[in-house]
This record gives sequence, C-alpha cells and structure tokens, in this order.
Amino acid sequence: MNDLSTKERVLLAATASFGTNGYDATSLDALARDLGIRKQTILYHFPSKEVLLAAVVDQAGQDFRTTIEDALVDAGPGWDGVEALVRRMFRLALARPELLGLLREVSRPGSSTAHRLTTQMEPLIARGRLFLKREMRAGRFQQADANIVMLSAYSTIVGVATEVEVSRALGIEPTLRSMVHRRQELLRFLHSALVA
Amino acid sequence: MNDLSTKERVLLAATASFGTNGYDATSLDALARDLGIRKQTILYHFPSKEVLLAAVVDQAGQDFRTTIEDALVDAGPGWDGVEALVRRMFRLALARPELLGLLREVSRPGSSTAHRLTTQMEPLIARGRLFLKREMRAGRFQQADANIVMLSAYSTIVGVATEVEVSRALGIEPTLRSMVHRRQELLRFLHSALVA
DNA sequence: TCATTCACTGACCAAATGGTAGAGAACGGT
DNA sequence: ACCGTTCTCTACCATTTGGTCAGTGAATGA
Repeated sequence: MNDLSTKERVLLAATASFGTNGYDATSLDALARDLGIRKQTILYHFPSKEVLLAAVVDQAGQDFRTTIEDALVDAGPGWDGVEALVRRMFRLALARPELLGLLREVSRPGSSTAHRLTTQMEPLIARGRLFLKREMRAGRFQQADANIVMLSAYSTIVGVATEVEVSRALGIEPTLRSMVHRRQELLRFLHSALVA
Repeated sequence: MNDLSTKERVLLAATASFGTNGYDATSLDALARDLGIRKQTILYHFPSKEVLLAAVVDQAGQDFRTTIEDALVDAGPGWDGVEALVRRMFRLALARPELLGLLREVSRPGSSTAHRLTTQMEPLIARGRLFLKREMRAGRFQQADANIVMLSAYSTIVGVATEVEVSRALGIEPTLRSMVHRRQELLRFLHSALVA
C-alpha cells in the first residue's frame, strides 16, 4: 500500500506535522509513533531535528516551484497567466494545506529557516515581478506596485489554507464552494488592480 | 519606570512571546528570566501555562474589542465606518503586531484556545456582519458576501502584522510607508467590493 | 501585638525532549 | 561462506519542561 521509502515517509509526515501543529509542537517521538517506527530511525536519516526541518523546507520549496512553473508553462501571457497561477495555487492549498501552513510557520520573524526558504523562492519571486512589470510596460496591465500585488495574493492564499478556524468563526465552513468563492474574490481583486 | 503589577507584566510579556515566538516555543523559565523574576512567581499568578494562555487570549480579545468599538463610535455609517475601522486596525497592527500574531497562533486548526477567542469575538463579528448587511439593504453598499469580505480584510491585516519575513523577501521593508501602501490597497479592494 | 493574608522564592520532581552508542538484521557482491 | 553497507532497533543520557511543596518576609487588620 505504501511504496515510499522510510526517509520519504518521514519527510511527508514531518511536513504535515510541522505545517499544522508547528515545529516546536512536534516531537520526534510522536512523529516516529505515527509512522510506526522508532525515533532513532528518524535520527538515522536526518541527524538532527533542525536538519529534518531544513529538508522539509527544501522539499516544500521544490513542490512550490514545480507547481508554479507548471502553471506558467500552461498559461499564455497577460491576464491568463495570472488566472492560471492563482487557480493552480488554490488547488495546492486545497490538496496540501500543510504546505501553506509550513510557509506560515517558517516565515515567523526571526526564524533561521526563513532565510532558507527565501533563498529558494527568490528566483520565482523575481520571475513573477519581472512578468508583472513587463506586462505593465507592454500596457496589458496598468501600473501598480508588483510587490504589493504579489504579497496580497500570497496573504490571501495562505490565509485560505491556514485560517480554517477563523473562517469557521465567520460562518464559512471549509467547503469546496467557499474556496471557489474566495478564489473568485482574489481574482476580482487582482483583475481590478491589474487590468481594470 | 514600570508601575505595572507583576501580574500585568507577566501577561504583557507572555502576549509578546506567545504572539511572536509561539506558545510551544515559549518556556516559563525564559519568560521569567526576561522579567527578572522566578518561574514560581508566574505559576503563583497563573496556576498553569494553559491558564496563562487563556488569560492572554482573554486580554487580547478585550484589546481587540475596545479597539474596534472605539473605531465604530467615531465613524458614521456607510463607507466612512469601514474606512475608520480599517485605519484603526492598521494602527493596532503597527503598534502591537504581537496581538495579531497571537491571533494567528491561537487560530491554529485544532487549537483548544481557538474556541475561547471565537466566543469572545462572536458579538463583534455578528455586529460587523449586521452592519454590512444593513448597508447593503439600504443600497449604500452593493450586494456581496459579508463573511468573505470580512475574512479578506482579516487575512490582509493579520498578514501585514505577521508576514514580515515574506514581505522582506518580496522587497518590502516593514516601513511606515509600506504599511500605508498596503492599507490603501485593502481600502481600494473593499471599496471596489462594497461601493463600486 | 499577634495572626493572617499576600507576593514571592529555593529546592525538588517526574516526564518528555533531542541526541549518542552500539548491537543486530537484511542484503548484494565476491 | 564471508564481508561491508544500509537500515533499524534497544538501551541510555543530559537537559529542559511544566509543576509541587514548603517555606520567607512584608503588609494588613483585629
């Protein structure tokens, strides 16, 4: 049923737990128990908890990169590209919310791993900024602060994946429908900021 | 210099640490050391760490309530009310980002304290929803999903206060200017969603 | 003046934490 | 049959964690 290697299984489980419960709230013993192995097996593959976190962050970074690159390959220039990317990111947020949770966890101010993720995402960020600025110069997008636009989109998508309790308090159950609704809302915002 | 009672000082320091470093990453010993007192003193005022967290959440909830109510008293109906509230919340995010961080920390899925905060905020949420719906019915705001609108605003403001590292990665230093910029962006979004 | 309450502390403690050392098992290559 | 490698385990360990207990000294009130 599970044809993953132990190392891969540890990585997956750690991503899930770090991303939802947090790094500090995750003990190696608990992680091992969930996997049906001993803590020392984890420490064999990842010599320390910090190294494990680094590996988790690296893997997550790669997942994000492939997701985003897939979207950008499919989509054409202009508004279509933005829409395709947002759709793909929402799909990721729905399928693997723990990845977005990890992002939130790691980007805590002062986190040493924040830099690690930043470095990984830098080329993608630069690419997005370049894309937006080029579209603006070409007149297909109106002038706006590319960084702020990207940050708004980021906040929204991470929020969708992680603020389940808040949503619930607001009477928004985490259904597929509400996700679609929030996606539409973000697209509307981006459209009004970029196109008209 | 510091005319606060020990109990109040503990509450403040705990709010700061829980809100920025997280609950699990905060040890009572470290908290006490920062305050120049002994851990047992903390446990004298708050019989357990969980009780301390509950007290922190209660205090934060009260702070939010007074902030929001102050804003609503000052402002008139219609768009002015929304703008006043957003401005007040951004000021709070700038002055006490740890409060927003605490919100994020506590609203983790499965958190037992999430419910506590939810209960406290419920009347305010209901009030906001009522306000929006009434304005819509009066024709001053166009029809929209009040919950989604509030959630978007929430995500943005919490993001402003907590996603410092991400902002920095995007080339947005956490200056006053960038805050103003993001506030304008949120107001623009809300305006387009509610007014035109 | 004496008893009581309040705020705080030092000495402990059991449990959990991340981590080390070393002993097998499983395995393919020679 | 033997060896080296890879992987997982049992047995420990030092430290840190939240928390208990028994105080101490200073106010406070009768």
